[in-house]
Amino acid sequence: MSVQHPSLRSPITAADRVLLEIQRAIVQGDIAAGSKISEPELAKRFDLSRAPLREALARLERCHLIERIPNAGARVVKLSTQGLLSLYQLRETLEGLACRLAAEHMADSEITELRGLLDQHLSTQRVREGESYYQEAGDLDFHYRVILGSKNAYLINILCDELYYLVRMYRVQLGMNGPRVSRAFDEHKAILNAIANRDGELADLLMRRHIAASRRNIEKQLEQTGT
Amino acid sequence: MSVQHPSLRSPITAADRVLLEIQRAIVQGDIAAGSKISEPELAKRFDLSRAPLREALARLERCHLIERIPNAGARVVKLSTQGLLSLYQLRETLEGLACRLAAEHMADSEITELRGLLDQHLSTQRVREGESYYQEAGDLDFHYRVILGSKNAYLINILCDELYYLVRMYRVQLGMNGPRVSRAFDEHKAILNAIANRDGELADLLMRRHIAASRRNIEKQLEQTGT
DNA sequence: ACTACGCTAATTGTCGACAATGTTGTTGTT
DNA sequence: AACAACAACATTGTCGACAATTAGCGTAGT
Repeated sequence: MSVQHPSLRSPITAADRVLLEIQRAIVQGDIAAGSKISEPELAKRFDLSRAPLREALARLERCHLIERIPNAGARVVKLSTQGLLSLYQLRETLEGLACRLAAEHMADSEITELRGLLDQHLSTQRVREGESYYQEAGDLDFHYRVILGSKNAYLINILCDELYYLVRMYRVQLGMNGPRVSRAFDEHKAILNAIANRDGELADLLMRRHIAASRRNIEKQLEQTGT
Repeated sequence: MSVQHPSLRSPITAADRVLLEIQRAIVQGDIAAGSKISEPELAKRFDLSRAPLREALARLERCHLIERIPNAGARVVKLSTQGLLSLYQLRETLEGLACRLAAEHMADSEITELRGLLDQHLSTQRVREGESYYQEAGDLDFHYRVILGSKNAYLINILCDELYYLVRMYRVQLGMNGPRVSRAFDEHKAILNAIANRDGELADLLMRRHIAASRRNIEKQLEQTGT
């Protein structure tokens, strides 16, 4: 059982490359949510055969970006309040577990690196006040490392491979930027401290709160935009 | 977002059929754990082309029964104490969450049905004392229904599609029968009561304990057999 | 006018062959 | 004898075409 998961291996095959492209296109909304996916059309658009394309579609289904019906075709997922709620319910629990395990299993060197990453985020934040891209990338990077620190291959796979892009899709398409930036950094700091103190229970709690807060923030923004 | 997940749809395509066959073969150990998988060989064995076979392999990778390396091939997963620990860590948390959600979202009719199922298990147990097959099927069926009761599509997908067969593989190949049968039924009953009382917190706790006990039971059996 | 049926067209599933990559056995050198 | 480079082989990745199924549409019937 390898801890190194598929997303980290550089794209080797044509299927890998087209997967990354379509993934990005869906997350960014270039391929509209809910729209039907035509295999021949995409094959022509990316200039390859349907074989690697279908391989890519299978993986897109795996990370919940598309839904396939046998003999009927594939559609890009539709975002919904219900779906977002389900997703964040899961993240709360799973990343909480990841934190607890990280507190137990992360090497001291990894913790040191993570602290360095946070410091870097803080200085970046000061300079790039309000620019959401850095915040998002930084936030995801922090979560990413904690998850990897759990050393649980299945957990890593679920969070980093299967749910990661869906989370990004919700964030991007709902236009997450908001004033939650600085508070999120503080929360990250607190989580890291709990991990460094090897206090798994606290780390779990703090992470669950952190994600719950993030969820409420998105929900608020969602009702502002209109249901 | 459909709550009905892929495993429940009847096998339509050739890829679906061969998927079920290979799945069963791997879970049962007919295809040895850790052994290399040859696409041409399997294609010949099941008398179909490599295209649907590769589709099936992609799904087998999704439920962690095989591991693929680009341009190198696929291997059946190797069972390990570490892997079992990781798997049950995850199940503890996830099925705990499923229980909590089930206590919130299950319809009264579903709860009534589930109670009927448990009664049926009890009478079956009295008749078929010690036969592990019924116990396993019944246990999985109970868990299955609770998970479906959570009404969280992502959670259902992960537990029923992605981890389900791996759990079965560990159980089957480690020869789970043991004297835990009657106790498991009592625990199921307690969990159901908590759900019926809409006490999500207790249901969560009881399910986590139930799975932890199951894990310890397997671990014990594992060291008896020899590491 | 609306529904039911059948047909056409497009899409998905499957196939066999070719190209590219890994693997293995051999050979030559140090 | 051990190691490295090479070559032959096997396996995986990709392609284009065909078969099977479905969706859309027009027509006929009530």
